[in-house]
Amino acid sequence: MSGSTRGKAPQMAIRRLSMYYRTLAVLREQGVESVSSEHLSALTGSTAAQVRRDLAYFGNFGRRGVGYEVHSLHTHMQDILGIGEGWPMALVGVGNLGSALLAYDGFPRQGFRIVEAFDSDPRRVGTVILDVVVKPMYQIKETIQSRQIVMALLAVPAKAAQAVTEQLVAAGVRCLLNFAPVTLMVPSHVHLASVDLSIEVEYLSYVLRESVAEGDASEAECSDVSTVLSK
Amino acid sequence: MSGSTRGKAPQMAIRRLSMYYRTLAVLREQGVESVSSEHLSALTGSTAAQVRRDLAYFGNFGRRGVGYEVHSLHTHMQDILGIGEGWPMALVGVGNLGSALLAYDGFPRQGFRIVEAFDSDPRRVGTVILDVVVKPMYQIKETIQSRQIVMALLAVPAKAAQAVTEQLVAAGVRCLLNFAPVTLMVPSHVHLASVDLSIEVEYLSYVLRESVAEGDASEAECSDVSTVLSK
DNA sequence: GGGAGCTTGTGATATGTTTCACGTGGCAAT
DNA sequence: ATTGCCACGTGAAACATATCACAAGCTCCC
Repeated sequence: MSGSTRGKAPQMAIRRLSMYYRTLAVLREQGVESVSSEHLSALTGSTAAQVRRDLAYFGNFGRRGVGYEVHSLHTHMQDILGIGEGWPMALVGVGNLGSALLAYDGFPRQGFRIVEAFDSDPRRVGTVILDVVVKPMYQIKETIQSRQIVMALLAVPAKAAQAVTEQLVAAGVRCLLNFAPVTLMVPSHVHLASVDLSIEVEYLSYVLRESVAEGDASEAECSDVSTVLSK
Repeated sequence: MSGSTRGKAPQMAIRRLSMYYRTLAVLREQGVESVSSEHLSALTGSTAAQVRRDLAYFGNFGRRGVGYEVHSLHTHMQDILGIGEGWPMALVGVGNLGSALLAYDGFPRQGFRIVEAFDSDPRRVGTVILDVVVKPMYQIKETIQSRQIVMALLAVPAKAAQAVTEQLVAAGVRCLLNFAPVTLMVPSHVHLASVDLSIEVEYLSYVLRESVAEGDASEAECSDVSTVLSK
């Protein structure tokens, strides 16, 4: 019962934890047993100080003068992020993107699994994709409640997104990952994250335009790290 | 030459601009001619003050006492974000996700178009998806240079991502949107954004776990807006 | 056991972003 | 004109986040 829980971690810190977690998995596979904040920062495009601060939000996982024990830290991150709880997920919208999500191997590898899929198109209902049977929309509530699903992925057209969201919320879903390019309204007890491809592309378009406008004298081949998460 | 360019806009402000831009498109279609910061904030899950501040980074687009003229503001946002330049994009990796990106209608609707696609799998090379012929990897440099492509989407497996990135950078690409769950190293003159599904899901997993752990006394049905962009 | 060398954890500091609050300009109606 | 109201733009305050710098703790070796 050490007195940790120092203040709340910034949202961005949580996202960086995911990167640390993934990097630790790689190190573990490579047989690396110990890692320093310096080393971990180099691998994730962060800074050593930031790594230490991020980890310190949740506890004292390292040993001074030594570093962090890879296996132990990996396990701690897993606990913190709630990975391994094996949250079952539902997918709504089995179009191009939805199908890609069903096939995405990153989810099962991290302990998340899409166990139910729904679509409004009668031609898709009944088809089976990687062991998942596509069900009609009207079965959402019953299925989600009986299987106690709390997370859902939303891959429907923008126009349908809000209506489907309300169905999912009514069915008891607590977390939503939205891929439709719209602003969703959800009750405050429902958590929402959005992946918006247009926003990402437009952001790049902006910085491109800006960098072209400003003096474009950079030719140095300096290898540097930059991610949407860093800085 | 009005004296705007007040300081630099935060990265998040740019991303919110995309949301304003999209919302304005909807308002324009609906025939709405004027919009207030209050109204726009309600539609995008922001606050009125934030909308005003975000817009003020780039100029004085509104009229006091009145609000913003929808059509004019929409056009300004388009210019700021560099939409309409018709940046041609290249896609590398035509698997499940890559195919979904090719079919994603949000890109052409915003003026971005995938004009070239590459894959290392001989079985996919030569296939045609929505008018785009899948080319082999060794043609990346030649094709990108001759077509002067500056933006690329990376939808390859994590293991191949860094190597492909280096090919793209060598070919002259200036912007990269990465979908592989890895930290990429790029020269500092190359702009990088990442869409990482694992991070998003793990973030939700974290907040879910946290909200379950803490007093879960929220039952109020208050409709509230929350997005990854707000707050 | 004690000193050298390393790396964490964390106050203090600096930087960046959001929110507040109000002056300014604009419209409409009397 | 004048009055009343409205909504933007923005300095200043509040807040959040990242960085710095160093004391504390660990290991090794003599």
